[in-house]
Amino acid sequence: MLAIYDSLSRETRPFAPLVPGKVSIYVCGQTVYDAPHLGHARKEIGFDIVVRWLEASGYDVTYVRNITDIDDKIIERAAANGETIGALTNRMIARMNEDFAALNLRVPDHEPRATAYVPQMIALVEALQKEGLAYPAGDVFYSVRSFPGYGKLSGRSLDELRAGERGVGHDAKRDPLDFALWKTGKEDEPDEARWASPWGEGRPGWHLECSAMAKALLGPTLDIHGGGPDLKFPHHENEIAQSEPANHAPLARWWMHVGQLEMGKEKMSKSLGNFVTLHETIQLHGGDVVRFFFLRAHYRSPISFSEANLEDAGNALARLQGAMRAVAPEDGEVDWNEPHAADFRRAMDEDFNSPEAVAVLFRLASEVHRTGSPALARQLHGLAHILGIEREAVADTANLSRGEIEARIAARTQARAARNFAEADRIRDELAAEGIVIEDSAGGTRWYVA
RNA sequence: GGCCCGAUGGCGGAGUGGUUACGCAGAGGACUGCAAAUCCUUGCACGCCGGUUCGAUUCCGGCUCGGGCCUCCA
Repeated sequence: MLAIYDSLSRETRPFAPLVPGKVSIYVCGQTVYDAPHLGHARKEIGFDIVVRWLEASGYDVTYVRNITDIDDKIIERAAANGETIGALTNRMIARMNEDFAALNLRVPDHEPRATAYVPQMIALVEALQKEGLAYPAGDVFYSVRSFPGYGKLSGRSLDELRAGERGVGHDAKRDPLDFALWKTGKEDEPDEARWASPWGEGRPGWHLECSAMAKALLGPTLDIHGGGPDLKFPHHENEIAQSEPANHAPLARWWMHVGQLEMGKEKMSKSLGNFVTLHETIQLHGGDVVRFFFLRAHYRSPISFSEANLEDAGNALARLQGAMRAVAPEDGEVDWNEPHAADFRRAMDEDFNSPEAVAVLFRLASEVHRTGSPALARQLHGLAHILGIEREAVADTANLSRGEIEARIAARTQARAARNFAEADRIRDELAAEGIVIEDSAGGTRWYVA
């Protein structure tokens, strides 16, 4: 029985979707003004595992991850680069897709772009005006004092939030915590950044986008709403403030937030400038290692990034994938009655305890090596597949066919039998140059593509 | 200042009121022409002080230290 921690109620509750058998999940995605960094990968892999496990558990999942393609930073960056907003955002989306594919992320069912949902956003502001929660004052603002539930997600009262406030008010706001629902365009901004609205030409506020897209694609109440740890306040708090009074329904049954990624002892973030791009880390260590690096820790725990930790993860993953090499089943049918699989399920059902699930995989790998059991190898492969760390299908190398490789190995075996080790090693080196690794064992010589 | 979270062996990282997490790295051994892989053995732990308990790393209180949020940020 799956139980999920809800960061609004701060408790782990047995999971039950609104519609039996179907799960709707909305995760806040990228603002595409720059390439993803490792913190984004942390969040993506966290929710990737959520979706994969829900699907493995038999749920029909609709996974939505938005793309914010209009925003102050995008406008600034495009202007600085001397390119159009569309050119910048398309370029960044392409880079994001490339990196995410390397991480073996499940592709969302919908990836709405904010710019495609402006009419819905305008309608939402109008609804909030009717509820007395929005007021125009140059921009259109949300009146936080008018919504009694404000602060419930972050667990703070308005006064507590105000206590630490650091100046820089906006004169027109009724309360310093009021936030923009609709931003009136400035004269020097391009047409690409302006839409007609009852309040004049302009663009939607960031928080508004998610509220509108989530409702348009998944309805007023989501089973799961997820995002990065730093979105809890104010972004998700504001989403609640917008959606719940407008829809007269709770926005999400479960709120999920991943733990943060740290550089040394600090949070990795754009604003601190201490981020590492996802792309360079994938280049250096491989997408599967990056994925495994995150799976070794629980999704809600903070994780420290370091090259040493990545290398460590790479060594560990090599052991698992080595065990999967023994048998290469086409697809991993898992026998859930088998004890390892049952342990795996128990771990994942406890709020997606991937470290525990990975430990099960290691125990299984040892069994596979000890016993050589094809059935256990299949289990290992099948369970690893759920976590997205299965070994990739081994293709023949470009230069040598399978037959040629095996012929050379046979020649080497003969040379070894004749104790002509110079020749045997020459053949081994020759194959290694083609990326083929040879392992001798009691049962004969095995090879694989590195 | 307010709100919140964490503190586990060399490193990463689960978990539990009383039995091995798991992995990496290290040490010893087996196998091997060598290499690689694998197997076996092995050392290393629960921040500090109190309390509850027959017994606490695991529950309660205090403390110290670290981190996050309160401002755009996954």
